[in-house]
Amino acid sequence: MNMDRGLISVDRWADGSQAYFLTHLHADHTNGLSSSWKKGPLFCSHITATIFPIKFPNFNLSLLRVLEIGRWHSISLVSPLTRSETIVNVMAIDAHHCPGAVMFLFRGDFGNMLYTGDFRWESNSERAVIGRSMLLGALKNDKLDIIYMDNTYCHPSYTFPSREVAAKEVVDIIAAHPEHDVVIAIDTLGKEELLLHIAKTLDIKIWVWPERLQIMHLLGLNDIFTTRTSLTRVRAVPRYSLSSSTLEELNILRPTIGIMPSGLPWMMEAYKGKKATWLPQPSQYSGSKLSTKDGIETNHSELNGISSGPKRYHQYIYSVPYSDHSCFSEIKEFVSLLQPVNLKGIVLKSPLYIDPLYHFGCLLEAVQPSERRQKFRRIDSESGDSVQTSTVAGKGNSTKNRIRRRAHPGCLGIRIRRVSLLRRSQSGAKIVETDV
DNA sequence: GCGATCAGCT
DNA sequence: CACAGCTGATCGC
Repeated sequence: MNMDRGLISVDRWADGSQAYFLTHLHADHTNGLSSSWKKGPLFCSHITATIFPIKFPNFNLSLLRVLEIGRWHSISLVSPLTRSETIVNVMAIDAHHCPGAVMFLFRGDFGNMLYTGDFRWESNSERAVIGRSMLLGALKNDKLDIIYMDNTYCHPSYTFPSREVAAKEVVDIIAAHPEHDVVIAIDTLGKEELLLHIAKTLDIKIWVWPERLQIMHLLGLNDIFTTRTSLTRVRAVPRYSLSSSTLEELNILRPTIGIMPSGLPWMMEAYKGKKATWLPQPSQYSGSKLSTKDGIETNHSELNGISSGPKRYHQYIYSVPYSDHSCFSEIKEFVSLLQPVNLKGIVLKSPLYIDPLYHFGCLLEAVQPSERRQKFRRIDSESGDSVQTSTVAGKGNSTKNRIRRRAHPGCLGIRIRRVSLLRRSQSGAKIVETDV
């Protein structure tokens, strides 16, 4: 521990680093950050800096450093090893996740490192094309030593269409219920483009709660959203407030449907078995043909995917596969494009969690394992478990270890069973130099 | 009273 | 189980 003095932290807010980086303002990336936090300079995108005071009132804004997207920035730090000045170069790149979300590409004595944060890689969207050329242009012919990657849906069973296609499905559902009120579940940040598409296509305003309207205004969205319910039949509501019971109560007053836009299906309550009356039923929308980026017509509802087309899980609730995270094929495309020397997931807990190396090890740059750079180590909080070894005292089991060691065969399409692993301690990374 | 952590819920 | 939260309880300072 005392040998390792920190250089930089990404989405981690503990002591010991000289520069801190925030990918985006979702709560699972700001654990440990607070209004009184002042451990060092905090680098983020312009949009994140704009919204920041809403999330952390009274924060000392002089700590914020805005990184222009697509431009290299030089940061002078002190090398923990030589105690002399060392330069870290960083570029922020649009992550297409939620407003302000960026990836960070780092360049330093430690090599080239990409920390994606949460991201969606829709290769056919214009923004993704820009991001792709930005990444490749920044790397030139250099190799990427490591990617810390959003592995939320890093399993072949996660298939869903582009957000553009999913947004059309939402519009279809609303248009098919012309006499209904509609409530759409959203979080404090994200899915704005879905709401804009609905508003534009159906020529209606959308109600949001007052705090959310403030965020919309900070994002420059001033005309579409309202806090007056009388102006529209479509309301965006906090996700935790949309449930079977709230929909049943709303339907006493007016006919109302709920829409859950998510890469995961809306079936939490079904799992809990509270009520048996809402077995998943194919709706009139579930058989729609969806076009993949390969141009192949795929009926998503027939794939074994957990999330395919829209589904009605409840008398009043539709689940639509609108996701701000990449699906499995997009993650695969991303890794194939960049072919890093090493690859680690940043989400440690998920029902289908598997080390990304299991699926993508064969896509990495061919380097002998002994040559793999050991400069990067991810230190996972006080529990002391690192992603590399993933040994957790008292929690280890042979299944986990066997699967983890057999990283490469996954590329052959071998199915492995579900493994629940670590608790999600956090999802950030701390970079230390540990050269011998 | 404040921050951190956790349980429970959606 | 979960996407990304919210609320409330508890503990230490």
